[in-house]
Amino acid sequence: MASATSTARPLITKLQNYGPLSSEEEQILDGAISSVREVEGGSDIVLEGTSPEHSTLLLSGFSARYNISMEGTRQITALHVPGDFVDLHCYLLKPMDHSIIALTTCRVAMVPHDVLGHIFDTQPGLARLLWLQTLIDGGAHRNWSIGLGSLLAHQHLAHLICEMYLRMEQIGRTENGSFHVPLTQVLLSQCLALSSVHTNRVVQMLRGEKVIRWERDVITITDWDRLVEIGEFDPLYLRILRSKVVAV
Amino acid sequence: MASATSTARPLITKLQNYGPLSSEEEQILDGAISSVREVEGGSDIVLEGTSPEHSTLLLSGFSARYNISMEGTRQITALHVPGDFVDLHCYLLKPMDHSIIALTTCRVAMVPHDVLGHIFDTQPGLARLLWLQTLIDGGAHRNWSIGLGSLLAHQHLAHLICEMYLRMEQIGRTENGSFHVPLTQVLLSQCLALSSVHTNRVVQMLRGEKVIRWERDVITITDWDRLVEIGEFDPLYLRILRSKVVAV
DNA sequence: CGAGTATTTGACGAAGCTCAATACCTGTGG
DNA sequence: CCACAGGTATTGAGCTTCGTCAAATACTCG
Repeated sequence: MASATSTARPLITKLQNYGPLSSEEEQILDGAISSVREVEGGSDIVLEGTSPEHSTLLLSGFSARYNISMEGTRQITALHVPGDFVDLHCYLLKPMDHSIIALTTCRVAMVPHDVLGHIFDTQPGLARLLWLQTLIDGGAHRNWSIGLGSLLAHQHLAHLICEMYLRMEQIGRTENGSFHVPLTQVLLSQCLALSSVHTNRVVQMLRGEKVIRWERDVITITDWDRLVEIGEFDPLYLRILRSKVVAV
Repeated sequence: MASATSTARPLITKLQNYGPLSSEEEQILDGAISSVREVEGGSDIVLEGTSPEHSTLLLSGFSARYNISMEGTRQITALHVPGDFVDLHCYLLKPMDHSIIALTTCRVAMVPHDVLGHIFDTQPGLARLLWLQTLIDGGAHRNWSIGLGSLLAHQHLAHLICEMYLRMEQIGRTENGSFHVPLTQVLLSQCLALSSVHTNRVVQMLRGEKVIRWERDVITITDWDRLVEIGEFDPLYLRILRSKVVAV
């Protein structure tokens, strides 16, 4: 099957979690990609203030949404894994009110907005699935606020690790409770809105409690139940339908 | 014109900010409402964990999205003003991962999900405008995270007041820099993720700086420029196209 | 090996929380 | 009309979490 090796495969696989796709729909998604480019880690995929004429699908690598405050500090508001349509919202929402940075080398696919418009007008099934993705993003954002607002630093870290684990599991990137994280402690501190010093201390706290191991860029969860408890983690907002770890 | 007094008027007015509506589209929106009910202040409009068969349009009054943490504290993640489609996302995102409470007595209109589905399949123009509303919500959520993460308490309060002022202005509910707020300091503290004691202190800080007055349930902004500066407020994320106060 | 980056540690300071008490405000019943 | 109850706002004092500054240690890659 040609579609098994299609460029849009990471997105198709993700969408199929939420509804069946006809092979015609798969072809349409695949045909929607105008080009693929590589972005090196550390550089921006989309810049605040710009009005792109295409949306960006993350094929491989990791990226983050962020804003820079007046004092120059960076607040990350979301992390993205392969299969995420990182700026689908900018189809209707221009100019961008935040930037997206590649955390590692990323392969990204561009989908022109006029093609999205055509899909939207003629393919209500696909349109619904795409809308759903942005709604799930919205839920993730609400949850991000909850973490920032009502969890202590070590709880928030535990929560974030739970979230990343499930999202990595969904795309088949976990192995025996461990997964690859592309985050330095500085970037992590920009997710959690902590100083990097305090971030280091809460990482060590979870290590000391023997809940996680974190070596190099690999996190291993050694006590899932306790991690969930510490982070007050409820996976509903991720809308992941199949998981080995959680019953949904 | 009958449509001038239609039930869906607050929504229609809002949508017209983002694109023209044909009179047929207006009629469709109006006809989408299956019933109108009144919810008394303090009670929930939608409850976490439920899977409503309709979405709720706020016709009058104020409401808030919130989650309750394990310790029982409430984190508010968004405020809603008349014209907001408070749970449009639950058309595709069930069950609800948060609740919505009426802050004051609210008149709300119910729009059945099967009607939304029909609109979505047959009215791409309307569908796009509705999608856009959920995308704007998403941007508001990102901004809420930024406020929680990277602003000091008094800055965050200033930011929230700026936001509410512009949203109230958009629906014609401001007068000489003042507007009605349905928030007690306890509720405000649940927006800002502060204790009510500290919330009181930052309210007094802004009063002391003569940037705002806040008497009973009326806020008067006496120094807009300084309030914007303190809150590091950039209104782009609200996607308000006309305002007397800000140039967009 | 050396330079640059990431992590770790300590000491001290600031922002915000908790507890507790007091004042205020509004509606209710006697 | 007054007393009272229940919520709301305000204030003070001591404490916790987290931030800042500064330095030291590890790790990575050429």
